[in-house]
Amino acid sequence: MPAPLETCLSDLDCASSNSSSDLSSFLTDEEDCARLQPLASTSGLSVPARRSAPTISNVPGVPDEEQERRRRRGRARVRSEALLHSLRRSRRVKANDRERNRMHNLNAALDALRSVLPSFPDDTKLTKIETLRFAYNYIWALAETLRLADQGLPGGGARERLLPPQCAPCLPGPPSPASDAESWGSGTAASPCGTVASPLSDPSSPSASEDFTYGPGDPLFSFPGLPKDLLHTTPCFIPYH
DNA sequence: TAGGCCATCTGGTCCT
DNA sequence: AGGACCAGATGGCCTA
Repeated sequence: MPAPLETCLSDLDCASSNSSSDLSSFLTDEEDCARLQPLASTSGLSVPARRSAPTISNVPGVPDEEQERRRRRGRARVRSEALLHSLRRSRRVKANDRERNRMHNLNAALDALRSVLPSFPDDTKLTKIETLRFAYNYIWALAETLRLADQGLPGGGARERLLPPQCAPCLPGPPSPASDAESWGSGTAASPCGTVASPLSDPSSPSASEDFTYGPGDPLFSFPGLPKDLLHTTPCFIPYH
């Protein structure tokens, strides 16, 4: 929704010379109003009715015509600056609105992602970055489970044992102690993803790299039906700052 | 009170 | 030209 004209003009620098922030401060004759109407209408602004021109005392020694020309030039410049500023302001307000909407959509998508991830027993809401890291690991773990199942390796029964994502509680225990997290390079116990130096590589062979700094006790690191030793090598490729 | 997380605003850049 | 996307700045709220 476009901001009202008053809002658009409220912070005009050039409006400071006028006591009013109303655009009508700059409109002094029918000609001006007529010229500004189409411009303003395209930007959703409204041009108020003209107001009478201010009374200006004569400057001695300068012809009346020249004084009038100067006054008109000055008013025209102020008007154009004000309109330009208000148009820019109007576009900014619209851009802000779109950006807000875009971020809301992004958050809705994150909420949708949270809803299909295993949830904590105490219903702790994952932060944005935790959600992304957790989702990454969860997908990797599921894929690895299917791979093991297809190979008939230990943990292969996990395909059948896997619970639906919403089947909380499936994440064991509180976050690991700080010492545990630190030993794995995590920033904090509650933020289990550590610094990742490697670019995304083949997720099927993550355990070889020392750069994957996840700890076995991390709550975002455990999934139902998966062998522990497998999960302990789950990578997090999302950089942690 | 410091730090983390978040929402919002903003200007720049890229794309259609 | 206008919209989408992005990153930096800022301020509010919450928690340890």
